[in-house]
Amino acid sequence: MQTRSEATRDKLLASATAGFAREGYDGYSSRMISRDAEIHHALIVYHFGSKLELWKACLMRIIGDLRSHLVERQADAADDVGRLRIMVDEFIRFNARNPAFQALMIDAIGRSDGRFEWVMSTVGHTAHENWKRLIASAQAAGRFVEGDPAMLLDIFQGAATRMYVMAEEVRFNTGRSPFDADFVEEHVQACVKLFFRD
Amino acid sequence: MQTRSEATRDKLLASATAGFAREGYDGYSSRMISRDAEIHHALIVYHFGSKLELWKACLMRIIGDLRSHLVERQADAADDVGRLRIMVDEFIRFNARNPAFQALMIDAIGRSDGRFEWVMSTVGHTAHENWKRLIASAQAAGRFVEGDPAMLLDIFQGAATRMYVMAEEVRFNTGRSPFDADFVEEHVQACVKLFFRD
DNA sequence: GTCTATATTATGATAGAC
DNA sequence: GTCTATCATAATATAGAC
Repeated sequence: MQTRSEATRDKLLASATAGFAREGYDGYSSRMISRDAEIHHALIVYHFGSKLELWKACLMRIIGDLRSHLVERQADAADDVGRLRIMVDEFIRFNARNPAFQALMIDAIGRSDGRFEWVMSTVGHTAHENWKRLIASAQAAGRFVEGDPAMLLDIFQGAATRMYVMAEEVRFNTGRSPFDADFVEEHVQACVKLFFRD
Repeated sequence: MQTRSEATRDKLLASATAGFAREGYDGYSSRMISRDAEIHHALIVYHFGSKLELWKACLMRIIGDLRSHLVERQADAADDVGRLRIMVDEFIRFNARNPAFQALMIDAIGRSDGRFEWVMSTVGHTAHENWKRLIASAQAAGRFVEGDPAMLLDIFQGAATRMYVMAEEVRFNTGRSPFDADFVEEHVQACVKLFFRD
């Protein structure tokens, strides 16, 4: 059973993650946070110490989720090509389910408040190195498009995430919601077809 | 010869565009704007009416630049495949030279201040329709990857722009700056190879 | 753990001198 | 056209009652 404190923290984390993604860190004030979470604004400081620490907790929760999904689904793969195929598939689906992940990262980048530096020093290079290793391995097996793995990874991550960050633009231009199941399915298939070779 | 007013406006536009891209609309205050432009903060209102109108002017200047570059370079093309090839090439290079374009658009999207709705109602569907038409034409000629043109366009725009928006992440992960000439060249080549067929 | 009340600072914008 | 001085409001955070 959950304590009252844990329930408040969870509610705050969930609604603040959506709020930070929607309005940006600077645009999402303590008053808005507390209104959306239906708590008093003084409780943000009580539970997380500051607005900044709340933001960090929101991002870390998503990154933890992404990691555990990736690790869990990797278990099904027989080789590096299979692992990369699953990584590509799950990375797209995860970003479709959690558009806040990219929104929070992009909102932190370039800012002079040190949030991005904190993210980089906390999560480090491991995910990037793992991606590059799998791409190089799949290329050696002739199953992935040729080229510099780091460059292809950046290209893929843009191809995988931009339409969820820019969901409103997609809706305006095409009338479709990128969060619909059939859209995500088409998106995954298109990316696999673009980057993999059989 | 430029009037004093025009010189102040130009200086404000140039430094505010960089500032809005770096700190976001809400994170970039009137005081920061005036400090970076080396003018008094009351002059923002005098020249542009409000901070919001200044932001709109910054974005419209970039969009105008993009359009004129695209139109100018299109003149060299013989057919739709050539036009699309030039669009792809110039779109990537433009975003590498002007990372503020995507930064401003992403910062506006999803916000409850109406900036994105204003952008969409001002620029409309024309650019999107032109891209789709060229992709469909190049596909009919067997020179572009198969699939829904709208989906492929979203995938391409992500592949083309994310690494400039996330330049700090690229630098952290690879040690390379995506703004270096050789990086942009490799990026263009990789995208052409990925999406075009000969 | 949650609230009221308040401190301090910063915000966008305006009025009016020069 | 640019400045000084100031407005009203909103921000994050704190102290202390309950």
